[in-house]
Amino acid sequence: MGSISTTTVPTNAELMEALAAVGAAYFQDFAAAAARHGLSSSQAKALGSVQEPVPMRALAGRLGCDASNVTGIVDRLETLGLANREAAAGDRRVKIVVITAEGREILNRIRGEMARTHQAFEAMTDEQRIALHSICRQVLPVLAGRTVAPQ
Amino acid sequence: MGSISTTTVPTNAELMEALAAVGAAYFQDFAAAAARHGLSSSQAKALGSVQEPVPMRALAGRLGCDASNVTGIVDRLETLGLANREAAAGDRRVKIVVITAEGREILNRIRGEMARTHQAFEAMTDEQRIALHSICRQVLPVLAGRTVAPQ
DNA sequence: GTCAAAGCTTGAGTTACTGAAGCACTCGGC
DNA sequence: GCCGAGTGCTTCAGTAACTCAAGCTTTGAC
Repeated sequence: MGSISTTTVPTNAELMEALAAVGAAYFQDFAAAAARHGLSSSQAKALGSVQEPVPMRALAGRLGCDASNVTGIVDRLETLGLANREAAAGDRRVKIVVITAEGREILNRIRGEMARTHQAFEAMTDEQRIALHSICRQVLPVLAGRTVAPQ
Repeated sequence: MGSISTTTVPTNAELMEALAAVGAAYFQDFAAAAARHGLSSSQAKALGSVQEPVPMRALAGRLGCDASNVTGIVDRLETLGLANREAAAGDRRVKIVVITAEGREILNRIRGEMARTHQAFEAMTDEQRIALHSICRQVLPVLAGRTVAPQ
């Protein structure tokens, strides 16, 4: 490892402040891009969570909200033609949310139109990209509550 | 800086996926801690945005939502005794939101209780902390739309 | 003084979200 | 085969978040 040079190690509070600011800005970029396509941020977030088919219950887990809430969100996605409910083979209680081709296209378009996020990426060096990616992957299991079993 | 070793540079899509996952997990940790103190995530986010006094209009800008929305959020914070509206000297149209001592205490308590976030910080080396902090500070102006005029 | 514009609130209407029932289905045991 | 506990989804209140369109007060320029 190289020199830490003159830079001092940031405190937890400083890191938290910086992370929160970046997170909020990223989210606003996301919400704005989604709104341009007539989607609320909840709907767009749900769409991004069903790139592979997911049961309603599991989707609620991913979104961190109550299952009854997901009913309404998926209702609206279905009305818009962006996702469908399919019966699960083997358990007729379960309904599986499946993204449609149109849903996938809109999702890609939204991600492509997050201009500020892309600008931010372009402002980073290769070393920074590698560092950020590796930090994210290392930290995610802890942050998401899967303290053990790192695949 | 040292060697990039075998690690390859992540694509924009990979970075975006990783960032989104970390952002979502961070937000859930935040929302859960706020809920333990009877605050919604919007209320807690607003509370964190008024550490210094802020006019209603500017607060709407920080939260990325309509000004009329802020009226309701601040109403509830005021009912809870966590913030107050004060008249601005010099312009009687403006109302300035000021956090109370109790508000500040609850905010600190929420931040202190974000257990998973703190765990994630503790799992990082000093080099990683420095790198993350520096990347965040560098990227924030771009991501927040202040492309020119740093600080 | 007048008038456009800015800052905040109110009102109507939709979405997001929670908690408590409720219905349909599964699976274990008897 | 049937009964009962448990699971998955929906429905139904009820509240909060959010937007848009008016509305009111104040400001500042002319």
